[in-house]
Amino acid sequence: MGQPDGADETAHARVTSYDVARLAGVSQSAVSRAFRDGASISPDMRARIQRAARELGYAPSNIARALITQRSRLIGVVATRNTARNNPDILFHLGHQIQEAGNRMLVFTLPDTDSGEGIPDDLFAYHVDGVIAATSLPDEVLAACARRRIPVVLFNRTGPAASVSCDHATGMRDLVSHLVRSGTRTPAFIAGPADAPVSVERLNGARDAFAAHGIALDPVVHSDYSHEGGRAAAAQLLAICRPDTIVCANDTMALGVIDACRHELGLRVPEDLGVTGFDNISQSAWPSYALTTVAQPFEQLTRTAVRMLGELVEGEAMPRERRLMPARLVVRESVVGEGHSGPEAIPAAAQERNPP
Amino acid sequence: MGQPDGADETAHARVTSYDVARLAGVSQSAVSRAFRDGASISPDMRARIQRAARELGYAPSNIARALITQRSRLIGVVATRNTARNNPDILFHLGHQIQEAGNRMLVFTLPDTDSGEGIPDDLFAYHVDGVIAATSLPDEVLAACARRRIPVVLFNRTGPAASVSCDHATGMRDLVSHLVRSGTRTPAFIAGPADAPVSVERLNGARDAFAAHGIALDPVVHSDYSHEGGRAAAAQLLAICRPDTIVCANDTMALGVIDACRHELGLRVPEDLGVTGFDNISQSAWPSYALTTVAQPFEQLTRTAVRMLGELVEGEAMPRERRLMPARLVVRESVVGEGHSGPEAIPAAAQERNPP
DNA sequence: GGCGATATTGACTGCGAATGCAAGCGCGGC
DNA sequence: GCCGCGCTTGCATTCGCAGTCAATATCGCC
Repeated sequence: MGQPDGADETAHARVTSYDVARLAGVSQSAVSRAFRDGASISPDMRARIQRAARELGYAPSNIARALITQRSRLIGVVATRNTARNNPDILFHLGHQIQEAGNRMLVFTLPDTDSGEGIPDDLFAYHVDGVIAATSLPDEVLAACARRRIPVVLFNRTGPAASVSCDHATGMRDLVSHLVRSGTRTPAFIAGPADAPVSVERLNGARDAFAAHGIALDPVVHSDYSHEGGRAAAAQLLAICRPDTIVCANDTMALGVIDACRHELGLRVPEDLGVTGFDNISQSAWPSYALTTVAQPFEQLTRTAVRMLGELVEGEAMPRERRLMPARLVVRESVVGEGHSGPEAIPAAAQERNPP
Repeated sequence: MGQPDGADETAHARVTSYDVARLAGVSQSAVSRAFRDGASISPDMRARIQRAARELGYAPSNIARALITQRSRLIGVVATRNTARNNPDILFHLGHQIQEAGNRMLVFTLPDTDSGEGIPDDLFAYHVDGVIAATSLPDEVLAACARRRIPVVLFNRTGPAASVSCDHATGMRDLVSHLVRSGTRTPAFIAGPADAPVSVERLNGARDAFAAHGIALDPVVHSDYSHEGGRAAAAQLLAICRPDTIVCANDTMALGVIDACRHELGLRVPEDLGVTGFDNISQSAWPSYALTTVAQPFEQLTRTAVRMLGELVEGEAMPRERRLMPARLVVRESVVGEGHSGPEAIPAAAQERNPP
């Protein structure tokens, strides 16, 4: 321990490659090469340098490295609060998988109202190698990224950039098929915010799927993706009509609907009213709800997004590729089963593999 | 691509301060000063430069800036999956407040099993100005940060570093007082993982508080903070004894306990058995559960952590300051009320300000 | 034993911005 | 009218590392 060295240098600001070089008796270039895979360096020199580096606690600076290589190994992830709330796993999975690829996740959180205009400057300031957008980015922002050659992958939305999405429409179709087989004839819909692309896809998917069966989806009310929003929408909706099933644009609202029915409106679910969601959040599996829903393959989605972005950074992928990942119907007990009624419906496993 | 080079330079890799300087007819230093508050520069020169910068879409590089100023404006946040799952708002709030202070959040996600040994090198590689640890970091990691003069704020745990925590023990004491007043005499406890500091604090807090009333907390079983874990622990526990109240170390397990009671064990909550949680997650307020719990002031906690870290970075705060923020009892209907019984217990507002 | 080929190594420059220093400028006071 | 002061501005240097180029060491082969 201690630096007997020249004067009293105990508080050296930062250990640099020069420090390691001096200790190991080699040049700075050698130290640099010792930390770069595939660099031209002999095994024993590398070993010697790494021993010295360990002694000093040296780690190469990604900042300096970024400056010279033009690769920061930083991935910008843009998300709103809703992203974090609606499925906390998304951020975790993204972070984890970005790390596995040897990069780091730089999070840009937007208030739900902010459109993200101010984002790009910050993105550029940190030289992010790529961006994953889990919220809608204005086209100008995407254009600015394109101009800077910063690849962008949109997550669960489309736009003038590559994207990875869950196939909400097909998922909705599977769900609707199940509902129609189970007897649904007068469905209503509780959508998310009118400007949320995911909600729009799910709504259109449901409307089209019901239409294919000659059934109208009506009424459609908009809410805000929250439990309280679902509760309020249910109260509003059930005050004016009596659908046999309420299809919700996400699970959280569906759970709110169920709570409203049971605790405020005196309706039984599923006997008096079927309720479905979308997302398969963990709460939906809880026995108090047993929500029939559609699962997004989050891990697969995030993994694909990260991989695709990596390929774009390396210049290996098409810049506008659109990937759709299949959703999966999860049948539980919040709608009456086919030809059955009540909670003892067909077990989930028997349903999940049905062709549409 | 092809580099027509020479003439056609539309695709300049990156806009630098030199480009702006050339366009504005000034020196690079001037450009630098135009983007630094308080720098010595005349108003009209700054205006001219900013006009040129806007024209070119220039933003100063934080990477280069970090190299010379030794300030990256990056805050490392270390979290596990549990952090993300148990309260998704933590990450969002942290990110948001870090941004408000003009910094960015660099997320280090650990698998729940990883102890974080590999973290420090990455932390140093990115020159983070400070670290917020929402998971337990090994002492060697903290020591390594201290050696590098990287301030660390521990979130909801203590250790050889500054910390911001919720006062779990006092919160538990308030909860226990409420329980005892409500008639609890034979409480049991479902703890989190035995090595989770937060769980230990809550367990000890509960045990001490009951002991002060001459009541033994027994049995105590350990689980994993999950809904399923709570369900299983309840089944296990109720197979061997019949407590009048089950106190859980977090809300998620408490909700699992309630579901187990109602859907598997044929017990009514709160009539046959009281159940309490800790955290006040959003689901606890849902009418299906109406969980009596203790709220952590998350926004306040994260705000304090970010502020304290900022002060440490600026050298203004004490390096080992420990801040405790008060928890707040939230009385709902998962335990029978004082002198009452059943769901029509005393409204929450009447309870929340009682002295212990 | 000599030659070229190959593998290592070191000196040096530059990534993009910040900043100490000195020069330039305008202005007031004598 | 000249000197000096304060405000701006430009020059040159620096942060830590990667990669280019040239120099040297090592080796195989004839």
